[in-house]
Amino acid sequence: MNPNSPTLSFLLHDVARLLKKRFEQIAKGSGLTRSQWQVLAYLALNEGIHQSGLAEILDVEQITLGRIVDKLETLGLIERHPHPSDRRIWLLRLTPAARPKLAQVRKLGDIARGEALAGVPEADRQHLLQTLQTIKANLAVACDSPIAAQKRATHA
Amino acid sequence: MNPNSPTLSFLLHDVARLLKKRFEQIAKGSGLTRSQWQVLAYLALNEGIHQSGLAEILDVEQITLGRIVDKLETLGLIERHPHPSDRRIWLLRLTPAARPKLAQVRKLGDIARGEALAGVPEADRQHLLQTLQTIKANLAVACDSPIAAQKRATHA
DNA sequence: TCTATATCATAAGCATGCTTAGGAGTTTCG
DNA sequence: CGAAACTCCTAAGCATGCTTATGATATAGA
Repeated sequence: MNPNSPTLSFLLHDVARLLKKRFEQIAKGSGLTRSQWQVLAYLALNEGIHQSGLAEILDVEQITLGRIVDKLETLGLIERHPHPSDRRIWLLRLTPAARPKLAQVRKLGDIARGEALAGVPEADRQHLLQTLQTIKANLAVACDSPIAAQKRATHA
Repeated sequence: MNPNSPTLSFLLHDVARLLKKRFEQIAKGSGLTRSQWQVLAYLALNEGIHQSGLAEILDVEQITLGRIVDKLETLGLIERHPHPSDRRIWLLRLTPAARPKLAQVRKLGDIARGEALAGVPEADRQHLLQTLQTIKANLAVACDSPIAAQKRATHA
């Protein structure tokens, strides 16, 4: 019905994809991808966490995180330590090499974000952030729920 | 510097990913993924176009589109016709089966979008759409440009 | 003409996402 | 104690994205 309706999902997805593409063009020399950066950034805020916990924070599946951790481990940026009493668990820590790498990549991210947001006033950025947070919260709930009734579509 | 800065890229990406995940949970029975839906939808607006042209409209690489077209062709939703005078080119058309499928999937997309946007007022939705369009346009230009100087990051 | 360049499509290889499945280890409860 | 249920991690397979490279045509220019 709404002429804007069908395009929002496509638009959102396109923006995310292009932002990733641009970041990786810029950060190519760093050897880190956007996802690896995200894992590193969140781990820096939660050192010593185990994989399940970090996957929960990132809202991704364990296996998805596991593979990125594999990669970061071979890159020498993350270490897996055994849990003292639970042998199922790996505790994750940044290596010393990770901090400067993270700082470097953050700067490159700033560049990409600067390009993307050119001409978007500060107020709009705040607004965007807020709306996206609401949507993310909605989706986090929805993804753990059974499929909603058609009703949703009619009055949304 | 800005506390909101580093999270926007992550947030955007998370929202896109969760929206895709939720759509595919809902549309599982349809046999179409989000990307296949998008290709079908844009082809419906541009029947008879060739792959390069459609890839340009979608802002994706030719090879990316090519693989999705392969899939949609085996699903019986798209046909490739040879160009009358240029043997390099395939012209793309929807099959008769594609129209009803598209209508069905659009409804499922409405449901997912309804869930995602619950509690977001109409004005905010419009605003979101506008801001994202600006960002997408910025990124489309940026992705075709050489890496910008660091300056960008400082005054963005 | 005929050679250089450009365009269209595809191939190969990598990184993320997912779903589904399963192995190993813990915990709970009869 | 011992079996059932749960948790943590990993495996396998699929779908998209990308970069880089190649083969087949078409076109432009010397």
